[in-house]
Amino acid sequence: MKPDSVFKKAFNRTLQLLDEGAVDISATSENALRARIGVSRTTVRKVLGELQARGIMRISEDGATVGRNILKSDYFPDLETTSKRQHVEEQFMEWMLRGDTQPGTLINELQLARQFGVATNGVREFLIRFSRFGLIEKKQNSGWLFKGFTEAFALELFEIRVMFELRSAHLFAELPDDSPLWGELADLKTEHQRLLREIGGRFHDFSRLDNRLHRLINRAAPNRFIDDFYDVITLIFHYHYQWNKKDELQRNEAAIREHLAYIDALLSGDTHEIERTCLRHMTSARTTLVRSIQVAA
Amino acid sequence: MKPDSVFKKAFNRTLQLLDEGAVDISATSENALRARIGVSRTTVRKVLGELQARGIMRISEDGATVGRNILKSDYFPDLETTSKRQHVEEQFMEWMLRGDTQPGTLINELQLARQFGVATNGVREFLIRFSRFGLIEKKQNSGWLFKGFTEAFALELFEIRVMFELRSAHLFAELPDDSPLWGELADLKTEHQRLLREIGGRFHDFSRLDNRLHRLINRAAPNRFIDDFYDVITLIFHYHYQWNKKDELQRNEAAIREHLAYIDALLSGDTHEIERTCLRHMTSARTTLVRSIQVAA
DNA sequence: AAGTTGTTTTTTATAAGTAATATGCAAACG
DNA sequence: CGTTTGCATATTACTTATAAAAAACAACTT
Repeated sequence: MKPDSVFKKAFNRTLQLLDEGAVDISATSENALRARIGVSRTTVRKVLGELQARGIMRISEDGATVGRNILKSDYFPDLETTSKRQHVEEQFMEWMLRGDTQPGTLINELQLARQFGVATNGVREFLIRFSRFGLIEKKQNSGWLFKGFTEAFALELFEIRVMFELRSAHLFAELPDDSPLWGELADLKTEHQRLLREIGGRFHDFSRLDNRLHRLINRAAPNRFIDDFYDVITLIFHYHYQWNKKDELQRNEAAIREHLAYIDALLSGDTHEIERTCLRHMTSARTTLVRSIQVAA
Repeated sequence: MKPDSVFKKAFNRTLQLLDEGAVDISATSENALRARIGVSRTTVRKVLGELQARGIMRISEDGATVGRNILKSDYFPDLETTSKRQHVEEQFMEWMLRGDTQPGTLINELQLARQFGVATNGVREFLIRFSRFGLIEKKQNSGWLFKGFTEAFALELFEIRVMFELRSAHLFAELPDDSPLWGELADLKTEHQRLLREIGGRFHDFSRLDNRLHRLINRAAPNRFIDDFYDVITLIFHYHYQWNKKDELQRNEAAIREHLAYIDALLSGDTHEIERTCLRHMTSARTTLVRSIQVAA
């Protein structure tokens, strides 16, 4: 059976839009709402049906009207609005990075499936998807080998990352003056500066900015393999930093400054300076990752 | 139900070993045979059981003896000795590269499953595995988009390949004199020279040599992401060249000469020359791939 | 005509089930 | 005692089944 997490998420999103006054229930067609939420009309209709059933929306001859105010309890819990796939990912990452799973451990699909409360199929699909991250390896007609979230992994990851980043940075510098990416880079600079000023309160926002900067640089000359590789980085950082809170404020503040130097170098077009600032940022990012692995071990 | 392709392959392999006289049935333990074939003892026992049932092997008080000669008809057909997974891969590659599947085509799991004679799950697992090749892309809660085996794909592939190859070649040149890889490189040179002399008869053997050379070079400084990327190259070339026979002899001969120049450069340690010969080989490989894509289109 | 809604058909995301294979344990053998 | 075999159990590689969601079709509005 397929879960109805898509519906529940769409339902919550619709409630939110209604609550914010962003959509007018009497003047919004199914199709418009569909486009807004990014879901099929079938699901939109199910949402509208539920809204009526709960009395939040009422249909009369003149069309739809608001039935009653939206309560907090109308929202489905977050857990029910995400797919099994997402749950498997989160639980696996937790099992791998936070549990004391040792390098060399054999991964058992059946056992993980029971542990995570899903069918073996879901675990298997996840592992196949996850295998490209270089942390696990399939054994023929047997399970998977966990190679370990080790220093070697971090070093290999960064060797590639540095190659790709330098390549993209150089290509970025060669963009024509009228490229819209320059404007985006300038905007990012401003956002970095603002975050630096407000660093105390919202230093968590850094990782989103980090992602945006590096993806912007990659966009100078798109290459699907580089993009895919960046997905690896994103996932690793997402989970790893989520659980590594040590010195987070200082680390992020330092990284923002490195970013700003890097951005300035890009804006200046000075090839040497670009390389220098890029490498400095890469090196410190690598050090941070390696150090946190060592601490965990 | 799980297919018994592992058993059938093991059975065929055992017949072959017996026929070659490589194993002595009366003096080989289950465990020794297991290690030899690379399969579990459970399967080995099934094989031995089948050998007895067919009268190929006989068990008496003194132990096992040969019952009768092995016939060609004793072997299981090849098709039954490979997993469904392998079949799906082959059929999908054929569908993608040989059929006139257009870029932008939406891939339908159900339809492919019916076409290939497997359950949808098998197709899905294959597609997940295949997605890292950069040719397809998942659409949320919908099918997969075939992005096309296009010139853009080939160029992006080769941009990365060149980066990785140059990196590995330089590191290879820096290997200490006593590294065993130097000997392997010298052996490969000899094999290239022999193949060049016998090129008329066995030019198909080139692709295996190609693979060995590049993987050897990567071994100078292993990086799992580079290895994984080389899997992409291997698969693409395997299928693409399997069906692109035009000028195959000339192409392979030229490539062998390029390899020899590249190997000599590596042996000489001349950094400039390494770069030059490496780039020349990469460029011509890229040209070949791009041209064959254009022909197909 | 173009957009809107109602209905039917197709496809996906997941679960459950099953024979083949791998793994683990114990008895028997040398 | 270390190796071989017999047997029981666990795990994998699949197939089949099903509700949710998407897509396609058709009728109905402006």
